[in-house]
Amino acid sequence: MNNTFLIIDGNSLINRAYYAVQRPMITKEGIYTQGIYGFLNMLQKLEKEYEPEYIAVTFDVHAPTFRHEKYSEYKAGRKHMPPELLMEMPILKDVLHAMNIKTFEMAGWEADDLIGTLARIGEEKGLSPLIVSGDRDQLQLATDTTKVLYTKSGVSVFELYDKDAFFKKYEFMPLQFIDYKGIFGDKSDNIPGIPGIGEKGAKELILQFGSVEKMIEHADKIEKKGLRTKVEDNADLARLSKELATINRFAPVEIEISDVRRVEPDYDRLIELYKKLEFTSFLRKLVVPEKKNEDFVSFDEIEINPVATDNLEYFRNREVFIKVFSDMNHIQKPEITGIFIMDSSKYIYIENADKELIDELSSLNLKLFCHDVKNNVYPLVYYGFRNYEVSFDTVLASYVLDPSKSNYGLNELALDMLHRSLPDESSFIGQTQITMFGTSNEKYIEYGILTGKTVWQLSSLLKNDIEEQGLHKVLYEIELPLVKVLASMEVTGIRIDPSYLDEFSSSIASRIAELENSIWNLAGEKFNIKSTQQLGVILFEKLGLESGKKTKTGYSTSAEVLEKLKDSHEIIPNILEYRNLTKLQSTYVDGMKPLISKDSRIRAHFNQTVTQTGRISCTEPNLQNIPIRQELGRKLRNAFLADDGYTLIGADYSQIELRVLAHLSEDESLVSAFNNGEDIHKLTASRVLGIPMDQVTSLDRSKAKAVNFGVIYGMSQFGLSEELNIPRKDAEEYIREYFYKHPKVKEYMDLQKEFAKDKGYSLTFMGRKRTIPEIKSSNFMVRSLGERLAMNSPIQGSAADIIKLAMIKVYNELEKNFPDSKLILQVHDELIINAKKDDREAIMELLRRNMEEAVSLIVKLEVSLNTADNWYELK
DNA sequence: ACCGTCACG
DNA sequence: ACGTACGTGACGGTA
Repeated sequence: MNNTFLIIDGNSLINRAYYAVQRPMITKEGIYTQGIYGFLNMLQKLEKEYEPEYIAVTFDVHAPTFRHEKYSEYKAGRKHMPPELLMEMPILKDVLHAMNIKTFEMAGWEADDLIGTLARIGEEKGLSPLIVSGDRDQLQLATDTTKVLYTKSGVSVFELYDKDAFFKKYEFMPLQFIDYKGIFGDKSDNIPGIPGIGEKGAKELILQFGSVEKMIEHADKIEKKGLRTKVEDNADLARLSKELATINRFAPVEIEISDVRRVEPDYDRLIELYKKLEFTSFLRKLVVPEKKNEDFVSFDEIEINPVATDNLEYFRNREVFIKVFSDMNHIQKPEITGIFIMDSSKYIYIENADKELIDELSSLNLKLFCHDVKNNVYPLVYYGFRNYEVSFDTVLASYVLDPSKSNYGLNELALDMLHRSLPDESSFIGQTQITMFGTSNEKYIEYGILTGKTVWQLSSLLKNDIEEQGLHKVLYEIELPLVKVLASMEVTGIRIDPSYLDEFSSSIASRIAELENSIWNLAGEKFNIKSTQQLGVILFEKLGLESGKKTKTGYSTSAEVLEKLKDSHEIIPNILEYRNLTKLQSTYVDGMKPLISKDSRIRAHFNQTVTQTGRISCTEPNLQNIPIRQELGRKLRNAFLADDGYTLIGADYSQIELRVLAHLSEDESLVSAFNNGEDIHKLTASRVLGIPMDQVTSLDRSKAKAVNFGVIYGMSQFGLSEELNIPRKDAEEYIREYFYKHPKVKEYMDLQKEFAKDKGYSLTFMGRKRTIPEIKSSNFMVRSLGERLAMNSPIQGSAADIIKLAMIKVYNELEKNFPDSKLILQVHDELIINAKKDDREAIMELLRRNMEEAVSLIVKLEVSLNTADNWYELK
């Protein structure tokens, strides 16, 4: 039987914890958490190490009250906490209470006294008290049964003292520690002691007399004269000091042993607190026993009792959970280990997924749901899987519910919604993968069933949330049908000419070397040009150029700054060109080459759960930022080819975001401009600058273009003045004029801000949400950002909705009528198709129709089309 | 892991 | 008075 009674000095431990955690921890809501975090870490270590059966935590009452009021002046200096930490105290107590750990605090009594009293009571009840504190005072409490764990420094260095250990170190008894302090004092505790007597002298006196009282009584026996007079002169001070140092073991604490017995936490409350405090690591460790959680329907109670089947036909037309075990490789051919399929009563595990089997799967007309359908079906689609529907996806549901999350893992979701932890896939399966008879399927099946049931449960909760939050259309009309489109785009990939990349690379390599040398020559020394730090020193210290903007870490060397210095030193244009070329080299040549498959194709990832606004993002490589604005970089597009017998067709929306703005704001002048096919930037120039249409210069037009961008981004005078390099007042004038001429736009923007401020989120016209906590911030900068987000997100997001709807339509019609021609890229407002040459005209018509008619707005949508054999020529 | 920079819409 | 335009991803350098 382990009788350990852990008594924690709460104030002391949280203080230690607070200073041990190096960087400040603060939640989204602005709650400081580092003290609590460190405290809980220590608590967990202690629980693991000592497995205490009883736990109590003591605290000082915050309003300073002392056991002896008249001595309070001596104690006034201690226990100061920074306000951030002070604010953590009540939360820590909440957490402890959620853990069902009893805390003790009492006005008029210090934590020391409570600890002493608890230890005494513990001993009397036959327990083995273990006091944890960073305060040496507590060492006096060590006895034969009571031990003191002194946290020496930080959160991990402990010293354990019982009576013997104490004696070994100090050569006197723990209780004599108070006599020692009576003489030596304790500066950190404002206990004076006897002035002029140090550690050695105090120890000597204790060893000679045993106590302060006896020392005073027999002061004449002190041999050293100096020491004797000090004792004689300060007898009262010594008595007082001893009293101050003495821990009272008889505070009026009433406890029953059952109060402090370790019991299970209040899981709901604890989970709620951990979430609020953003303690994901603790949340992860917290595994709720199934029966304890009322919200949680135990797996065993669910009406699925999956039975294996060897008959694939059983699943025809059914809605099934699918889990594909594969390496998810986009560069080499994906390898499929196995496919797990399950409905509410039966499952099948397919080990040898050959071509024939994939064809059979295709014929079944399955309606799939799982956690991340796209990644699961990718390998199947790669080997020819077709003809399926996506009925639900827990990742996508979570994303539309809250696009701000960075992680949509099944485990995170299960923890968050079911308060349940899942085993990690690789460790679950990895251990027993190989048996003496070969590969075992059991673990895959077991894991399939486990994740299937989890997804099943999550789905029902998520579906509720989706309906409640008005996200039905976004999920079921956009994101779910889009999965097939993206999976197909990823599998199809785009053909690359690697030799073109090589030629491009060698064509700029010598120039890079030349520039490097010339920069070093002009600088007068070799240095790393790519280091902004070193470059800053060279330019602004050694060469004495005028530093413009600064960054957090030093001088800014951005192109914007360098551009202004272009004429002041020959080195600058060299650096700009060097930057330009090395960017192309490292990102677009060196970065791209390892991502090319053996069949000369690149298969990027089109991510559906990354952006806050609803856009798609693209990685490995990012094909959405291939250079186009400068000629040299644009040449890289020559490496992207149509297949033999095919042609690329590019279809891009013209001014989609401004058209969306026109639709949403219903501003008459914008609407009529678009519906009459006018040049919107030119028109804006004319209206804002007050120039007749036929006198608008190209400079005027480009200014107006910046104003139009500004409107979409949530216009600020500063942003516009920076963009146009004009004084802020001029920018302000443009903005005022714009809103004066477009009152409905002004009205719309104000409404968006109000809405977001009121509801905490913004909406696209399909009902897609983006939460905007920034808009309620008390910080001006953050709040302003929030306002710009409130104005921009509905526009960017609605445009994203539209092109996604168009993609679905285009995909479906292509699949039906031109199955060999494929959608291969999306770049926010444009689609690129690898189209069979013979079907070029028909597909162009298909694209225009589906894109322009993707949705019905009060303004026309216009699409421009181009075709070419490579991406460069597609202009 | 974070910053600065720069490529795209 | 605050000190920035909106949304992404990849790279190299730095701590």
